Amino acid sequence: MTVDPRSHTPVYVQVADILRRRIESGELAPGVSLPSEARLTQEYGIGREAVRMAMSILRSEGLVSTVRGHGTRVRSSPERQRVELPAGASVVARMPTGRERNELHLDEGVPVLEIRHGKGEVEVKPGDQVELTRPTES
Amino acid sequence: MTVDPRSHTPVYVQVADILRRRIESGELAPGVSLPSEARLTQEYGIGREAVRMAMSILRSEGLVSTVRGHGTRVRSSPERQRVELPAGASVVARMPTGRERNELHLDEGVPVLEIRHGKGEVEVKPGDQVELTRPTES
DNA sequence: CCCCATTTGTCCGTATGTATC
DNA sequence: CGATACATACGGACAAATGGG
Repeated sequence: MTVDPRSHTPVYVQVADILRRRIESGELAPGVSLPSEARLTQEYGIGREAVRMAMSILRSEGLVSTVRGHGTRVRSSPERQRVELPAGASVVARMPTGRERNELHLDEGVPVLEIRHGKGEVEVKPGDQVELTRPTES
Repeated sequence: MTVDPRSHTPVYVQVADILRRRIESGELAPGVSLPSEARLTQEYGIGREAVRMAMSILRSEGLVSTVRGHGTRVRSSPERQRVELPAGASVVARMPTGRERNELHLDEGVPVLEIRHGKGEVEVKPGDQVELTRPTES
């Protein structure tokens, strides 16, 4: 897999796509370190900026986690707690606001579930830790 | 609103925070273009890199959408279609895979709802266009 | 159609800070 | 301690896309 500088899609998006495929295919398994930024710039013949923006995309998708001084690793998907969606409620998925990310201690690239109860009451739950259920009626 | 280079919080985070507030307050309404990168570097007396990283944050939050040669606009949240979550099903929120982003034509920073029906059947819906409901039982 | 101003994309050089090993 | 690697931040330069005239 290689990068085409003349393509209409930005190089940093192409690099993110390539790495995403390598992760989703299992070639880069959870816990495995990605090549360093310097390595990737050489490997694909591109600049730092493109590599770093690609990493930024993958972090924003929750696929990888970067530790300063160490590198970037593939994240493993966490356990999910099953929570019942109350009758009369509805739910939407969206990205958290900055405030919500702090309060819920969310990593980058983790969406939230916004549960809307009856009368304007809204509850926000971390999207990577919750599975909402609607039980079969008894 | 201004930026403090000596703060512990990075300049680009500060810029993202400022722009996010201007968007959420309605000052920058959906469809409106943000100031250009050059404009923002002048306005806040910072480098272009910090500006671009701030934009990257806002894109990853689904707040804005950038087009090369044109600019960055505040995303308008489309109407959400109300869909009933079937009895016995469950749902999780996560970021889409690369394939899903293509097939569903999703922008950066848009999560998906993964609906798990009874026996391993899985359905994926764009998170910015759907509101899942559980009606009150009759 | 071309021309042009604007705007984002990309690369490079440089520098400093911080975290890991 | 040093070597490595990423984070932040500035500057310059050119390429490429957009949109208007």
